[in-house]
Amino acid sequence: MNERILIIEDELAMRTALADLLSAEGYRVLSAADGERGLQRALEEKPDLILLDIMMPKLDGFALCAELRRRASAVPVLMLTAKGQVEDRVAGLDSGADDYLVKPFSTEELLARARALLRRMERNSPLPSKLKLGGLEIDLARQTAVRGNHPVHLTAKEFAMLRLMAQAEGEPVTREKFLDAVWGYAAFPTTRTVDNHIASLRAKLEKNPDAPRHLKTVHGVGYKLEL
Amino acid sequence: MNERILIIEDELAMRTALADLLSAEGYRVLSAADGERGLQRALEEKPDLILLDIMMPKLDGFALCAELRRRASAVPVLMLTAKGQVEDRVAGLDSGADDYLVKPFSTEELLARARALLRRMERNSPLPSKLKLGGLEIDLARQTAVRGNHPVHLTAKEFAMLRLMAQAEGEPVTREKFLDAVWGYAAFPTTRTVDNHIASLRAKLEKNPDAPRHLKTVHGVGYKLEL
DNA sequence: CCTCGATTTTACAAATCCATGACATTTTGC
DNA sequence: GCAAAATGTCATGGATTTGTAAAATCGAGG
Repeated sequence: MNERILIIEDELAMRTALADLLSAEGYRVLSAADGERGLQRALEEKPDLILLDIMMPKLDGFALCAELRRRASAVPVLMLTAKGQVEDRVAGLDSGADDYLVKPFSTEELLARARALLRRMERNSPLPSKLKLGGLEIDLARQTAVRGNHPVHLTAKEFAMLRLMAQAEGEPVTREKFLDAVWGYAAFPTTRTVDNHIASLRAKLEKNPDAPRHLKTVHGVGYKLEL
Repeated sequence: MNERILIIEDELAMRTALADLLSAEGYRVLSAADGERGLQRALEEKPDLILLDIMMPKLDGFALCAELRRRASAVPVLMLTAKGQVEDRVAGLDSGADDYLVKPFSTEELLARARALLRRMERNSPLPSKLKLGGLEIDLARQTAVRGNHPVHLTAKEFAMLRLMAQAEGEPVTREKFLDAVWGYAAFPTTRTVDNHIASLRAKLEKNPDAPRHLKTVHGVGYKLEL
């Protein structure tokens, strides 16, 4: 037990906040203030999980992550993307990150994701990065989808929502959680916004959107994904 | 066990309700009726968790929380924000709160968040997430139920009630406890409402609802679940 | 500044769930 | 066994939640 988590983050305040939080949870915390040293520590110390900021001096999060993967390190990486860098998620997931969190995020959300990644690692079951839902093949990392050999266009938010539901492994995701995880808590669209995105997702991936077979609604709770 | 929780809340009714609830759960409860006294007690008594109302005389929740952090207190803070003060979420987490709850909330949710914030080191008994009753398989986490291979539909309230009874591990659950835990303090349905939900649960999960084998009534007390 | 697509809001209809109270039935205490 | 209290049951109106289309807003390019 006592998993070791490496924090790679240049901002001192954020770094110490994360360190305090995680050590209070009983994790062992390592940290690095820039990309180069982060990569070095990651390779030397083989932590169980890396929290990786994107914007950093010397070596940014993408490059670091890509380099890690190139060297065949399988350590799970949770990327921290600032608001406004939302589109960077694509690059982040493409470079081999396992999950991302939009800053600012609630500590509970961070802990939940960290636990999820650690749990997966223990069970040695990789994150789902490709989904097949009713004839539609979805690549979450590359953010592409095809039906047969016709590409289907999904928006960034739609991919993000799908991803969250896929990670929930069939458990319902509340609207609040969608907002927290996909939008970041600093943005507060109406919860009805979530419903609209669900509707457009259904229009795209369900053969019969009126009787959804995969994107189920859980009345009074939220939505869930059934494979 | 026996963690100490400080409630900082100016409304007497809410304060005593929270105090009762938490002490019934076995926590030791401290409380303060305004921000100044709250801050003072927080610093002097070093509680394990603080429940912090935002709107308060003298010193509001944000200021209090920020001051706590400035003085290097790492005590977890769970903010209670009234509905409609959505923007307060931002300020709350910015000022160093760890999580927030939007009023009105169910006690079940409050307790869950509180437990989450109080160190998870004690891997407290993981809640049973799957039940088999009669021929019915119930997945509390996914909120699904199947009999054979026919899905059976249970509502959110029904799942919540089942979950509560499952947690009670065969002990009877009173109607008041149902109302508190499932409905929350802001709703006051008749206790007869509970009976109705029990009835519909029985209709769904008992082979012979007239002679329930799992969802037993304990006359004069409440209901209990027998596996 | 303009345009186009993505996102969010808004409004209303539809689906679903819930609360209530009257009445029937069962249990309890005596 | 009897009366009182507790529980079971059911219909119904109403409240809440969700689906969805259309309008408004936003934002990146041009």
